[in-house]
Amino acid sequence: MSKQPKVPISAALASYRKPTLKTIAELSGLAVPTVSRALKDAPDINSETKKLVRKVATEIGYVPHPAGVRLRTGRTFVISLVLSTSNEMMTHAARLMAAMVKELRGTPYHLIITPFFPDEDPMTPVRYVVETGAADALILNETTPDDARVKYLLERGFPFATHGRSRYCEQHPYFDYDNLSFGRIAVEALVQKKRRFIWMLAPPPQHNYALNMIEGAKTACTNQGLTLYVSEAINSEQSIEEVTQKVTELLKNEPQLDAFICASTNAAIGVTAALEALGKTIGVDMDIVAKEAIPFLKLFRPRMLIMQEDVTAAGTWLCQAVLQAIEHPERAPLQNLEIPQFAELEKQL
Amino acid sequence: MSKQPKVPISAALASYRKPTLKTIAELSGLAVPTVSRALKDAPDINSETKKLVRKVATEIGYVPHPAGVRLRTGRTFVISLVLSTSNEMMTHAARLMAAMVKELRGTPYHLIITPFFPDEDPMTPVRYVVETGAADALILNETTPDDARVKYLLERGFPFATHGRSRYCEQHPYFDYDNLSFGRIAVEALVQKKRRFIWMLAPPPQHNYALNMIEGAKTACTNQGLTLYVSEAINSEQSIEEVTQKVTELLKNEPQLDAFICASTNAAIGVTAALEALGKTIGVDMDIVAKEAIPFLKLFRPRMLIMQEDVTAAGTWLCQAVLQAIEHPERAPLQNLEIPQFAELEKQL
DNA sequence: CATTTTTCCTAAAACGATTTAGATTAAATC
DNA sequence: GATTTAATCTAAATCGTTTTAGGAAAAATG
Repeated sequence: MSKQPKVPISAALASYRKPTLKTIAELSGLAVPTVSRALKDAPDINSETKKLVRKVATEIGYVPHPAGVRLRTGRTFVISLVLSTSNEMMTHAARLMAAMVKELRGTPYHLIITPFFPDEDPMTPVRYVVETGAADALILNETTPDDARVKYLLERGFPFATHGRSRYCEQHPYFDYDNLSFGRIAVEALVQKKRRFIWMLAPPPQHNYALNMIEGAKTACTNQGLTLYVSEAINSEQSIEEVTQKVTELLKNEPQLDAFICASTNAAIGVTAALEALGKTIGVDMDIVAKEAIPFLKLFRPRMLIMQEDVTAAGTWLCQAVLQAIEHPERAPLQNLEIPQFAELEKQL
Repeated sequence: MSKQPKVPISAALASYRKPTLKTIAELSGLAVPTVSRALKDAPDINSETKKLVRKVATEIGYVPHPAGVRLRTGRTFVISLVLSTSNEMMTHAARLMAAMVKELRGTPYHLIITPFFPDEDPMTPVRYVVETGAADALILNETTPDDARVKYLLERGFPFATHGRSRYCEQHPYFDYDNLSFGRIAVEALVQKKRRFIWMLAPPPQHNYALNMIEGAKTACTNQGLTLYVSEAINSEQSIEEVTQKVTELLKNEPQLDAFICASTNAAIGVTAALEALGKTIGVDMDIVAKEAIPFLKLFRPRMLIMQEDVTAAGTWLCQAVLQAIEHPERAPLQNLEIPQFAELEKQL
C-alpha cells in the first residue's frame, strides 16, 4: 500500500550534489511544496506521502539550506552572545560560552559571538544584529543601569535576555547575582576578622552590578560605623599588572588599610602581588574577600575569602530563556532569576 | 552633469523597511542588476551611474542581505573555529578567539565557534560545515598526527588552517610551536637544577604536539643518562582536582621524583597543590617547568620555570591565513610558521 | 444523478542577490 | 551612408525555501 519512490535513490546519489527539496521531489515524484509541507507535518498532506517523503529525506541525508530558510522566513537559528573584547572575555565569558554551547547541543541553534570593542558604541553590534536579522535572539552581558541596548531591544520587540539587571529588567528575562548581598557579606566577613579599613576594587561604575556591590558594602560599613574606600581609578577590570602597581602606590599613602574586597580574579591576584611585595601575608596582616567565576583563587592563596559566581548556570539559564522567547513569545516571560551564591563565603566565616 | 536620484530619498525612508538592491533601483531609476554591478565596480557600468548608486546606497544605509548573497554565491563571510568543549576551552581557546575577533574587525567576516564534544566524532562538525557551506573557512585546533579532518579538507579543497601540525601539514597553512625544543629545554633546565627524576604531564598522546613534546624530553633525558617518566593516566588535560589527586598518589609510590614538566596551567596548579600538601616547596624540594597560554603561573608560584605560548599571535596569524586562502587561493600557500618562544625559559636558567 | 464538501496535491510568487545573455544606443570604421 | 564596435543598460533565470491560492479527484450529501 505504501507509496514508492519514483526514481531509485542510487541514481540520485551518483552525481553528488547537496540534496535539496527539489532532489526529494524528483525522487518521490511530488512537487517541491508538497515535500516542504510533508516534512513539516502539515495537515493537508496524506500520511502515506509524508512517510515516503521522510524516508527519502533521511535516506539521502537532506538538511534544509539555512540561506533558503533565512531568506524566506527571516529565521537564522543563531543566538548571538554580545561580548566586550576587554579582558573579561578571557575568563568568565569563556565559561558562559561553554555552558551555552552545551545547552544548544541537539537544538538547531548555533552560538555566535558578536564582539564589541571598548572604543566603540555598544549599540553598534546590537543594531547590526537587529537590522540585518543576523540572529534570532541576543544575549547581553554587563548591563548598565540605564542600558540603551535593552531599551532599544524592548522597543523593537526583539527576543533577548540579559546577564545582569537594568532599570528595564522587569520587562524581560535576565540572570543576575545578588551583588548587594555580596557587598554586605564581604564587609561582615572582614569585620568579623577585626578589619576596620576596607578598600573595594569594584567594577567600573557604569555597570549595574558595580553599583549594587558598592551599595551593599557601603551600607554594611555604615552599620558597623566604618567607611568604605572605593575609587574608580583602581577597578576590577584592570589588568593584574595595573592593579598591582596602583595598589602598591595606594598602600604607601594609606598604610592603615587592612582589607580588600576584589570583584574579579585579576583584581585579587593584583592585590596579592602588591601585598606580598611589601612583605604582608594574607590572613595575617591583611584579609582579602574576592569574587570570581572560575574556582581558582582558593588554590592561589587558600586564606583568601572567596565567593563563586556560577557562570555556568547563568549560561544555561540564559540560553533556555532566549529559546523560550523565540519559540513561545506568547508565554509569560520567564521568571526573573536571582541566585545568591554566598553559602561558601558564609561557611568560611 | 551628475545623474540625479529619480525619487527623493525621504520618500523611501518614510515607510521603513530594510533597504535592498530593489530600494536603490527604485530610487535611482535603474534596474536591480545594474545597481548590483555598480556597487561591485564592474567595468561595464558608467562611472556617473556608479557614483549615483554609491551615493544612494550610503545615504539609505544599504547593507547586502547575507542570506541573499549566500544563496546565490555560497559565500557566508563566516570563519569557523572548531573547538573541543573540554576544559581547554576555558583558557587558551578564549585567548585565541579574542585575537581572531580583533583580527577580523573591519573585515566583512564573522567568527563562529563550532564546538565538538569529547564523546562525538571530531569529523562531525567539520563535515557539517563543509557540506552545508556554513562557513567560508575552518580553523582546526589540536591536530592529531594523522588527522582525518585535515585529510578530508585537503581532499575537498576547502579553505582551512590548523593550530598544530600533522602528517599533511606541508600542504596547508598552520601555526605551531616548537614543542620538540620545549621538551628538550625543559629537561635541560631541570638537569641544571640538579634534578634527576623527571615526570612529565603531557597532553593525551593522540595530539600531535604531545608526541613532539615527549620526544624532545625523552631524547634530552637519554642524552643526560636519565629516564623520562610519563604516563597517559596523568595528563595535562585533566582538571586541577584530578591532577592533584593522581600526583599525590604518584608521589607515594615514587618518592624519588624531584621534578615535573607540566604542559598546561591546570596541570601545574594541580601538581603544586599536591606537592604543597605534602609539605614540599617548589624550587627547594622540587622543580616544575610549565607551559601555558595565559601569563599567570609566574604570579601563582614565582619559582616555577615558565614557558609562554603566544596564543594571541597564533589567533592573528591563523585568521590572516584563512582570509588569504579564501580570497587568494591561487597565491602560493602562506609560509608555514613556527615560532619557538623559549627565550624566557632560557633566560631563567 | 447532480451538487457540495473534503482530501490532497500543484502552480506561482516571493525572499535578496548575482550572473548570463541580450538589447539599445552612441561612437567608430570603412 | 552602411556596418561594425564599444559602451551601457535591462530581462530573465537562478540559488532553496515557504506561502498563498487554486485545482482535480474522490467522497459525502441531497
